[in-house]
Amino acid sequence: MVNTISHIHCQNCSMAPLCLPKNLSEGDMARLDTIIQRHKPLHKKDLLVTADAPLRYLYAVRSGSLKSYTLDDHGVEQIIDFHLPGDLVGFDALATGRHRSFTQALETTMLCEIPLNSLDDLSAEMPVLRRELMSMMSSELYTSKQLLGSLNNRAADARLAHFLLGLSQRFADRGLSGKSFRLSMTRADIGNYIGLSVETISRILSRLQHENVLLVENKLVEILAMDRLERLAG
Amino acid sequence: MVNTISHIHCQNCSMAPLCLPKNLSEGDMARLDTIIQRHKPLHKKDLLVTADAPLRYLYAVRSGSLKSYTLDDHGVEQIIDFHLPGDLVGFDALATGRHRSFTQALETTMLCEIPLNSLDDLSAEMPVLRRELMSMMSSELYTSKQLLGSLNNRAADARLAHFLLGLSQRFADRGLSGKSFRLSMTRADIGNYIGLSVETISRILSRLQHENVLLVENKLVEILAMDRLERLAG
DNA sequence: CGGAGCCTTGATGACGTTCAAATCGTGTGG
DNA sequence: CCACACGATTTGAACGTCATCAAGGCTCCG
Repeated sequence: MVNTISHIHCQNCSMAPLCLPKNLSEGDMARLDTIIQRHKPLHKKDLLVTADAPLRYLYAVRSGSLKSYTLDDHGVEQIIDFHLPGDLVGFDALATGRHRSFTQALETTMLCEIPLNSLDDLSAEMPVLRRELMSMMSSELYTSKQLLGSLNNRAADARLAHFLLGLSQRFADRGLSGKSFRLSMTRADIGNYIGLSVETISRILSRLQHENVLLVENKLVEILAMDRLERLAG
Repeated sequence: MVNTISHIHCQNCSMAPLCLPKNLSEGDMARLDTIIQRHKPLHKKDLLVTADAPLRYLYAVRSGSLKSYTLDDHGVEQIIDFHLPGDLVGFDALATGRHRSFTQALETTMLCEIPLNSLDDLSAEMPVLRRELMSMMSSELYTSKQLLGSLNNRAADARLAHFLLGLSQRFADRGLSGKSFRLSMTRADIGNYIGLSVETISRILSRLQHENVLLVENKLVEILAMDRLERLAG
């Protein structure tokens, strides 16, 4: 399952159907491929981008995962996103030309690097690419607003259920199991993201395990009763 | 202060510095202007777009205000956005080509209608317009994610303070008073949006009034102590 | 094998929801 | 123009949920 390091191209990348090139013709994909570079692998806790750093590249996740977060006035971390393979990192920086958040690897992570200037040039010539970029931002926008609504008004177990189902769906989209997966982030990260304390996350996971909705073993989660989890998420 | 109805053009629209044309040259603005149409005025409670309806136009708010919301499985309204003059409505629909939410006028509202096909064509030829579109989406994305973080982990009064400061800033950006403004949405709308009950909104407004941070008279709000409100928002 | 970070579990209390009722404001129709 | 009715807002009281504090156990790596 390991990709050969030597030659990474969109044409043979397993994430292509989810990633920027997903709707491009072969010719267009080849053109996009010429501007894309490899990024050196990140290890757990390595920073990919730092808030305030000038935006030069968008990054596409090839494997692994990352979290994006901001620091509030008191220096407290505030997680705003988790990134999985196929995701693009950097959209929120387009407006100012500088990154607005930190992005850190949660595990060993491989990335592609897309120079922004070249991407802009290409998008003038390739309508499909242009629309794809817009489309990906639009999706992210919708997801983000939806999340705001879904989380704000719901009880703790509904929030966590919603979070797990979201992950499940994203894994399934990537051709992985949506029923059984590994949480690369800590319980504290999850709590920070969905607005609950670590203890509450832990307690709810335990309870859902007791109720045979989930099977939880450390970082590994198996969804035993998808229907009940969905009902919980409301 | 009333705009003449007969001829509305970007070139003489007071919202242009905030809206899509904000960074365009005169020539480019004139080209954009040719594709923009007027939309008939909406009255309070009129729907601008319905979820699932095909996306044909982006809308720019000229005056008035709107709310966007989705309906959850139980038919419960979930507000995801408030739109003020200069805002563009419809970005979240670009991905699917269909609107994903309802958008309803909160008061009498005037809009411009921007046909999506023409906009796409123009953006191929006008790099500045293309980047402006991306930039506006990026801003909205950042705001949305930031909001998620800011709201999720904070106490009720911090949430409301954050909401009021956000509105204040947006009014100020539009050349209106950031200290004294009218809430076109109901308390219930605010509560829905920031995840609190109507009663809590009302109580906190009363308390902030007692503490001389705000002056509240029905829909009218005056910020008396901006610094204390900011400290509250954390 | 040791240690640090991560996770779990229990007890307590504060904050915000919910339920209830009264008042206020707005818009409508007579 | 006024009266009325409905929706919006305010305020009070009781309850429940989740954060916080505290302590112990587990896991993963060096």
